[in-house]
Amino acid sequence: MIKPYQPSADLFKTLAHPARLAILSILREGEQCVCHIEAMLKLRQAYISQHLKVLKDAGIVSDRRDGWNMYYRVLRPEVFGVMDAVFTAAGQPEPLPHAHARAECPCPKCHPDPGPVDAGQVILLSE
Amino acid sequence: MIKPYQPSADLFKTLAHPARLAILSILREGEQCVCHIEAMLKLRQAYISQHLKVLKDAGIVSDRRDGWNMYYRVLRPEVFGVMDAVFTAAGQPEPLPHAHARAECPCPKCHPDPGPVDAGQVILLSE
DNA sequence: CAATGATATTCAGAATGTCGAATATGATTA
DNA sequence: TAATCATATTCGACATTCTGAATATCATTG
Repeated sequence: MIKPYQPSADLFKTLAHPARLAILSILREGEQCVCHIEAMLKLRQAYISQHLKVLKDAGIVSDRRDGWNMYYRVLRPEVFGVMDAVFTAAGQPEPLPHAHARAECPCPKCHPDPGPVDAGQVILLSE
Repeated sequence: MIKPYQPSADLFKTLAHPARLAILSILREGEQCVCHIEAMLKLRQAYISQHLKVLKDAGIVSDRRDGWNMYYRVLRPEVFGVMDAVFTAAGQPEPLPHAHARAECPCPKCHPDPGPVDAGQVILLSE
């Protein structure tokens, strides 16, 4: 019988897009706003929003508004297990290093340009 | 960037069909002929053949002819890791028990009807 | 309430996937 | 080589997905 495999196949289908994998990979480090994802992936905002909707409809992520921004987070961390397994199977052992933490994020919206940073300068991040 | 995720997304896409998951689940127990899969899943032969082609084109399975029959086997056992992860994530912990070994397989082609089996009867299987 | 910033939705054409029906292929046996 | 068995391929209708363009929504600020 085939029907019992439907839920798993549906989950695979949701994950079967490079943009969605990249988004989840970013969300792996915690809640992020859309503009952050936009800056990281250099994809159009509407495009990202569409993929976020797919992930949300699948129950994989949830959103939360804070002022102007919508913050997305992963609801089902088990998907990371699936992703790790596929990275291994596809011969891509490491999920790809994301060159950043919030501090190094080049997102022009998340970090309104503070000008060039001097060597030795101490930056205090609000947490 | 998104491109590095393409291979993983492609693998997900290949796995994103209940029939293909069911087929792989059967092949997990070792090489099997098409007629066996046909009998187990009660799906049309041409339909199964189409899905086997998808799996073969993806490099997940390989085929081998032996007389009349084509035997399929899994080339990349890592896919089972991916499947197990998705079963867990989809809340389907066990891959579904397959009611069989070759001995109990109801496949009418693999096991040309030997008639009813008496209690206590010893069946010798060629290996 | 008007303007603005962040994000979401709708629309449409192209591309791709699904799956049944019919038919083809290729090995084997008579 | 003709018949048969197991399996593969092709065709076609239909559904779904992808993705860019345009536009809408919604909270915030002035």
